[in-house]
Amino acid sequence: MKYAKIIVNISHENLDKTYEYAIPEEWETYAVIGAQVLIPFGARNRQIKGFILGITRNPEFPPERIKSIIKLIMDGTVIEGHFIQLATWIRTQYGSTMNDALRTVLPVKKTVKEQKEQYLHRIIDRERLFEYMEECERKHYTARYRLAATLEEQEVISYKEALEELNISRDVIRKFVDLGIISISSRRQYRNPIKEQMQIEKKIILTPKQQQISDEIWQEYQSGIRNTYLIRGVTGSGKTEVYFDIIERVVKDGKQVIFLIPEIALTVAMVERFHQRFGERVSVLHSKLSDGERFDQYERAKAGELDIMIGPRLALFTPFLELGLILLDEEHEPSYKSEAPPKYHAREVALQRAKMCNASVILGSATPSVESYYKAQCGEYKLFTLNERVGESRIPDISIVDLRKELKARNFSIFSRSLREKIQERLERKEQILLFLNRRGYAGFISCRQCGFVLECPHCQVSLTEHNNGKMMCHYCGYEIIKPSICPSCGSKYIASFGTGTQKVEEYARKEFPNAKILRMDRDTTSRKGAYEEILKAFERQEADILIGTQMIGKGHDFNNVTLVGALAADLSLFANDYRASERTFQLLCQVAGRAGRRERHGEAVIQTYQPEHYSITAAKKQDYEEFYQQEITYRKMLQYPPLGHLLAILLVSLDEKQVEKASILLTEAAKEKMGEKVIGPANAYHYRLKDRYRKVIYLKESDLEVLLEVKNYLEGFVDYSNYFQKINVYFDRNPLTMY
DNA sequence: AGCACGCCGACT
DNA sequence: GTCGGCGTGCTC
Repeated sequence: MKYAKIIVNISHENLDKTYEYAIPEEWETYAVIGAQVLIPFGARNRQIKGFILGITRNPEFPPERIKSIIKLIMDGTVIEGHFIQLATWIRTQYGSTMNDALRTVLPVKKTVKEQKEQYLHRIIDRERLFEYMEECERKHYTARYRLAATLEEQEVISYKEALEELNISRDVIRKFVDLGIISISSRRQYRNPIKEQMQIEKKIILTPKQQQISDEIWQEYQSGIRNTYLIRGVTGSGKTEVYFDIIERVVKDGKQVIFLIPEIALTVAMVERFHQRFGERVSVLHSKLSDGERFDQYERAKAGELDIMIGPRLALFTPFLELGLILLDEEHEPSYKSEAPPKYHAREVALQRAKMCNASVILGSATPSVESYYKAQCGEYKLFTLNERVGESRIPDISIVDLRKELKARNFSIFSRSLREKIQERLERKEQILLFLNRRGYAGFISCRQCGFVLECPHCQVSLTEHNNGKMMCHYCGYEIIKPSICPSCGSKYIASFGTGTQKVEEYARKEFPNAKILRMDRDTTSRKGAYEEILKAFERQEADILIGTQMIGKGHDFNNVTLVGALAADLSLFANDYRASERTFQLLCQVAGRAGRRERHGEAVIQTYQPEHYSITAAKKQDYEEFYQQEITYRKMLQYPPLGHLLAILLVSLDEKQVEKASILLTEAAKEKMGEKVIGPANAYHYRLKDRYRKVIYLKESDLEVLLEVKNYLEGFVDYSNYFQKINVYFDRNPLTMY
C-alpha cells in the first residue's frame, strides 16, 4: 500500500503540516507529487482539498488510523509537481510555513488568502444592542458582552481585532451573525485590465556590441547550454533591445519567456513596448489584477496561448510548460525581495526555477547588485558590458557639494550656494528641476554638521540609531551608548539627528523660490489611487518647475525638460543602519543623476553631502561602477557580509513582552549551541513595539549557506517543539534587505 | 478552519 | 440533574 503526504488547502497555521492518507489502487498512477486530491478530514469527515507533497510506503502515523483519499481532482488544474518542488525549495531556503510557500507559488491557493480582510458591521441600532447587552450581563455571557460593548462604541471592527484583542471565539461571531446583530464584509480588489494596443511593426537594428551579446547568448542556447548572464549596461545603452532580440529568438524556438520588472508602476509602459514588438501573445501578471483576470492569465499560459509573461515578482510563477528564458530587468532593485513570508528573493528563485526547467537567466542593470557582480567575477555568471549610450543623450555633469563647507560659510539652508544658483538659472530659462531626498532606510542616525562624523557601532560598522530614551543603539547586536551632546571626533556642538522630510524641503523651497511652482511626491501625496501617475504627468506637461520626491522620482518617466537634478542629502541613505547602505546609495545616485538631460538637452546633477570623500559618492560622481564595486567588496569581505557570508535574521513577535524576551533568549541559546559566537543578539528590533506587539531580533552570520540552512531548520523544529513559542510568531529572513 | 469535548455557571 | 456558553485541542 502506498501512502501520500498531503497538505490541506486551508490557510491556518495549525494545519501547516502534512497528513498521511492511503492511496486507493485505482488512483495510484495519477497520485503524483503536486496532484490535487479530495480527502476526508476531521471527526465529521468533511471533504476538503489538498495537495500531495510526497509519497511513501512506510507511514509515520499508525496505519489503522489512516484514512483514504476520496479521489484525485483532475479538472484541468493539474498543478505540476514542479511548483510543489519549488515551494519546498523556497520553504527550506527562506524559512516559512509550507502553506505560505505554496500560496506564493500556486495561483489556486491565492484566493483563499484574500478572504482574510474581513470586517464586522453592526446592523442593529444602539438601543436594541443595549437591550442585548443587558441580557448578556444577566446571563453572564462574558464573551458576547465584550463584543457587544465594543460594537456599541464602533460600528465596524475588523474580524482579526475581535478574535485577537477581544479574545472572542469564532463561534461567538457566527452566533452574532445568526442573531442578526452583525454582518461580515470582506474587502474587494479593483479591476485593472490591460489596454489593447495596436501592433506596430518596428524593426530595430542593433549596434554591433548589442548584436554580439545577443549572438553569444543565442549560440550557447542553441547548443543546449543553459547559463546565467549578467548584462551591465549604463542608462540609455539599449539593454532592452538586446533583451528583445534574444526573446524573439527563444520564442521562435517554441519556448516561453518570463520578463520580470521591479515594480507594478513600470508595467504599463513595458507592456506597450512588448505589444508593439510581439503582438497578442504577451500578457501581464501582477497583484492588482482581479482574481478572475489573474486566473485567466494562468490558464492562457498553461494552454499555450502565450509566449511572454511580464510582471513583478509573482510573474515568476507563471505555469509555462516549456520555459526557455527568464529575464530580470534592473536586477539590483530591492523590490525583488518579498517583504511578506516567505521572504524570498526573485533572483534566487528565478535561478532555481530555471535550473529545474532547463532555462537560461539574463540579469540586467546599470548598477548590478554586489551579489550578482561578485558571481560574475567568480565566473558563475557570464558578464557582458554595454558602456556607450545610444543616440544623442550624454552623461550629465555631476558635481559634489561639501555641506560642511556650507556650514562654515554660515549657510544653514538645505540648499547649498551652488545648488541655489543653479536652480535660479533653470527657473529663469524655464527649464525643470528634480530635487531628490534620499530617505530610504532612514533611521534617525546622528551626524556632526561640522566634520561629518557619524556614530557607528564598534562591532558591526553600521550607524547607530537614535531612540527616544536618549540612547543610541545598534540594531544588529544591541550595543548602546548614551547620546553624546558634542561630537566625539571634533568637539563641535553641531551634532544632531538628520531629520529632514520632503514636506520640510517643500517648505524651504517655497521660501527660497517664491515664484516657482512646486510639486511634491512622497507617500503622503501618492497614497490616493492614481496620484502617482497624475503628479508625474502634470510635471511632464510642465505644470510645475520643481518636483520634490524620494526615490520614486528616479524611475520610469523621461522628463525632456529637466536639466538639473539635486540630491539634497546623499548621506541620508548612506547611514541607514544596514550593510547595504553604501550599495543602495551608489545605485540611487547613479539612477537619479541619469534623470538629468535624457534627450538633446545637456543635464547637470548636484550631489550635496557631508561625506564627499565616501566611495559611494565619489564613484557616483564619476559614474564608475568598477571603482565602487572594488571598495564595497573589500568591506564585505572584511565583515563577512553577503555575498561572501550569509546572514539570517530571526524576528520574534508577540503581544507579551516577557514571553518574547524569554523566547528570544532560548532561541539564541539554541542557535549558539549549533554555531557558537556567530550568533548575534538578541536585540530589540528597531520598532521594538509595533502595533502593540513586542519585537526581538537575532542575527546569524555564517559563510557556508548549507550550514546556515541546517541551523535554520533545526531552529524551526525547536520553535515547533518548545512550549515557549505558542504565543510567539517567529519569522526568518535570509539576507534581509531591511534591518529589523 | 471546523468540530468535539469538557468545564462551569444558571435554570427548572 | 440538565442546558448552553466558552475555551481548548485535534484533525492523518
